[in-house]
Amino acid sequence: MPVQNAEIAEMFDHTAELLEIKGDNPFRSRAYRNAARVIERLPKSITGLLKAGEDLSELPGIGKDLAGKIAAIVTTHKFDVLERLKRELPGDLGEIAALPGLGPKRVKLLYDSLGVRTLDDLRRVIQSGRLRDLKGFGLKSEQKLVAALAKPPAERRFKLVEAEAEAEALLAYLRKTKGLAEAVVAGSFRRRRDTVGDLDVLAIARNGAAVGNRLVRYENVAHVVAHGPTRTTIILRSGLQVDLRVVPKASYGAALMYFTGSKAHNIALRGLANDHGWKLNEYGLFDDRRRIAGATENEIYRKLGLAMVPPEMREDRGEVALAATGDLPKLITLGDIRGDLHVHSRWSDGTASIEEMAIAAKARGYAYIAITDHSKHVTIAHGLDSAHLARQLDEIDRVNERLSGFTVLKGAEVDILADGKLDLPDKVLVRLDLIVAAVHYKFDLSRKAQTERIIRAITNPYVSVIAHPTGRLINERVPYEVDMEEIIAAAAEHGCCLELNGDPDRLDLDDIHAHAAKLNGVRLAISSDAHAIGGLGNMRFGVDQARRGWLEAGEVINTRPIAELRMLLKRRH
DNA sequence: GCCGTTTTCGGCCCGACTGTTTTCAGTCG
Repeated sequence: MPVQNAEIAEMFDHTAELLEIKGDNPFRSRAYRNAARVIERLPKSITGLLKAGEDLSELPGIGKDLAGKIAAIVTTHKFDVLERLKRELPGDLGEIAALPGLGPKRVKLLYDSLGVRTLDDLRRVIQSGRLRDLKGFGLKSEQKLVAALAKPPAERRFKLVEAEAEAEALLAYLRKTKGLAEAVVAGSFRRRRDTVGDLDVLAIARNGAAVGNRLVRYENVAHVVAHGPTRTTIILRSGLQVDLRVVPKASYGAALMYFTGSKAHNIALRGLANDHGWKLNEYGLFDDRRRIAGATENEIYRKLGLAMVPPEMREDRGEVALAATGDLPKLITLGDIRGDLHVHSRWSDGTASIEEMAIAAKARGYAYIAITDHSKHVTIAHGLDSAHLARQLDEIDRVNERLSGFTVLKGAEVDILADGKLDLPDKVLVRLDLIVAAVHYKFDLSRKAQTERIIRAITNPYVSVIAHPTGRLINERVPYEVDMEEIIAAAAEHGCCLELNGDPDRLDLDDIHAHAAKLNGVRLAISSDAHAIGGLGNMRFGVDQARRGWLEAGEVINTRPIAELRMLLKRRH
């Protein structure tokens, strides 16, 4: 089993953590963390890159030294630096450092003076009263730790759609604050990440304390973590953390940028400001003490010699360099979408008729949809057999006769059987405009078998799109084991599209894989997978993730007019 | 440990809040 990128990233993160606790050069541990981020989001496997003879030190944040260390890890499956650190600092210090209020310095102090190596050690020194006598610790620290040890915070990120519901209610409440000019959610929410760790709320008001005071009185607050004049942190009953920051109007752009992040993007911009001899913080861009920009994001980017970077791209994945040369991609927007290619009806497990779905799609400004009900293998969803599907095609003809300026395409979401064959015979498939193929069972095949299974479907000339290619359900089901690099390569070779499923529980492909598909010339279909009229609205989540993958309209097939789309689909069979 | 139009050394983003202290270090984002 070759070493996965995520394993190398994990080793580097762990190394960084132990280096911090040890008190090593902080920039060295930052280098490990940076490298971990670079490796983790790499669209290709490190093992594959090495096999192809690529020079890893070409990657940003990875120099000669780390390149050598990575090569050694791939060979030995071990990282000697980390092994040494673990021997030097035994126990589970990472677990201790994860507790609120405990960082590397205090973990080291606990380790050196009280011999705390595990959570149980920590419990013991609290019980014996030795903790509160330690310099820098007191009653408050002790109480905080007792609470945290009793009920470890659920380390979970919220689906974007869940965060949206919380955000809307909270903003509506905060906007009633007297003297508040603006309140928005920044952070990963604004960058439209598929999951959100906390809500970063930015407000403009003369009297910052008034907004914070209102926030702590919000009915859904479970716990106030911190509460100052310009910054307040609370935990909602749902467990979602909210960080509120209030700034004056002149700083709005700078604060929005700062609070939108990502942290890595901010650090890159601050470095650029430094190059000019300026300073960038959440209050503005400063030449000495004079603010030279700050009211809008646009003006700050411009001063730094950059084009405005869309929030979805602010991940320090090369966007700063592109913004400097004016080569940012023109990201796809919801308005570019002309149709939806994965839609269910009452014929299988949907709740609306074909005509109702078509009319709702037309009302959204679309020119077409494809009805893609399940095939027979998915019995739980009342999948269609050949005869049933044939009757559905007649029904689609009738609906098309009644509609003007709109087309219902004949499709099916056909099951990919365990051996990679399709669940419906070719003589039926040939009558369809498009086939979306998907895995719905036997998620536990080996990586090799699962990859071969899907590639077999890709090579089938009738298959236009592979639906939700990794099968993940966010926070519920991990992706099945599959070699996405090989799948993308096969899709590129056979001209098969991959789906970016906009169902907020799926968002599959994710941003990284969508970007990898783009780099390999694979076209995507962004689809809602709607099972009801309201589900057509999932499209916007799909577009969000496509933007995070740097996709442009031309790389997404359902931005094409119907005639062009038909040409693209026909080319395969 | 990385990086370079300040290039092989000497930098590396910046500020708010807390707790424990009595002027600030540590943590956090």
